[in-house]
Amino acid sequence: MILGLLRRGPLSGYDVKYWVDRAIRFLWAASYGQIYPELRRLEQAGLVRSESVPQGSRQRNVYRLTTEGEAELRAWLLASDVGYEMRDVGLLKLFLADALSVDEQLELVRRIRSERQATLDRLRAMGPEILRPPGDTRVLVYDYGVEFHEWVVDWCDRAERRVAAEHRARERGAA
Amino acid sequence: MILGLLRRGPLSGYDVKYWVDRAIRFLWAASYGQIYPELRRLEQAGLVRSESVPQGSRQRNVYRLTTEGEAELRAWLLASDVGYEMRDVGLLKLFLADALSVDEQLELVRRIRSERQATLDRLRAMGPEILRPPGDTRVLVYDYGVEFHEWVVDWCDRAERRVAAEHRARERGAA
DNA sequence: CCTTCCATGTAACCGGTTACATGATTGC
DNA sequence: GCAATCATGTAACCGGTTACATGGAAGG
Repeated sequence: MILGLLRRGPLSGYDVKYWVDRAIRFLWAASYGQIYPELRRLEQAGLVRSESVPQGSRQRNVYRLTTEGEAELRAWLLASDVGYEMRDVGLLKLFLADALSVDEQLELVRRIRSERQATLDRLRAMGPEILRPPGDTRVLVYDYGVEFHEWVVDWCDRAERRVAAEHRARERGAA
Repeated sequence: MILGLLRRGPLSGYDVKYWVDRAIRFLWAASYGQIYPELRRLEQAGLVRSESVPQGSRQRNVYRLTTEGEAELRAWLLASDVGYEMRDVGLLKLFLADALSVDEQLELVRRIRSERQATLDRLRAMGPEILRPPGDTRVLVYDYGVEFHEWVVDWCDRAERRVAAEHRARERGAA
């Protein structure tokens, strides 16, 4: 991921974190505790080169891709792995939610909905910044993020209605 | 998650793995190396009780929820966290795919599509097994899995067309 | 002046995977 | 007889987070 981000031009560790958080947080996360040591490893491996570019007396080290780094990036992009791993606490809770009352279940669905909506809003707000300069596949994946969250929010709305409807059906059955 | 699965009736560590892999693999994963030690910790904490139920001379230890375990489960379900963490190698690669040729980009989108389609097929095939007995919120989340993967497959189809269309547009522009 | 942002890093911790080891049972 | 499935576990490893520490610059 770092090699891929660096391809467009040199970035500092801080920049890497900044762009990851804005553009691809919803599909990949990274912390400083991972980025800074990794940049060093990449430099030791000869895949990136660091360069000190202080802003006044504030230090700043930017990294740029080497020819070897570019080759490594290409090799990784062409490798067959396109898998994903998800850890979705909200949906997991919903799956196990028969231990809750109907009202509590509805509350849970609404909480999931509102969190996803918030993520969607953030993503939309950052769109203009993320997409300058555009870059076709970047726009593509940004749109994926937006559409996906729109879909989830809509699913939550339908799920809420389904839970409520089944509840009413059970009440009628019991009466 | 274990407490939630146990609520419907006693399960062995093997059973837990079996059901996680089938029903919720797409939103939460678990390995034996995590499940067995965790079951012990849960027992030590008094949240589950183990019981030896050998099948012939083949050992089998099933665990059932204690009253404390049920309370703990409810507390967890009601807690506010409904966040998610995603690690999507396919989409990450696509985001960084401007280092690839258009043909290679198309290849990547198709590979993502075919993997997601395979996951969808597996999920559908297991539907009848997963949903017996039904359990409202379990059906709900199963449907989420199916619909989500249908959406992703459709998105891949559209993405492929978009990549191809932009390529043709650039060629016309260059000509 | 004070807050926020820019910027770099580390140490402790932990959740989780991988690989391995073992053995009984079922069904072809 | 053999493969697949049922069943339980552990040790080494590792990817990644959290919390902490430090300090300059910009802007209100």
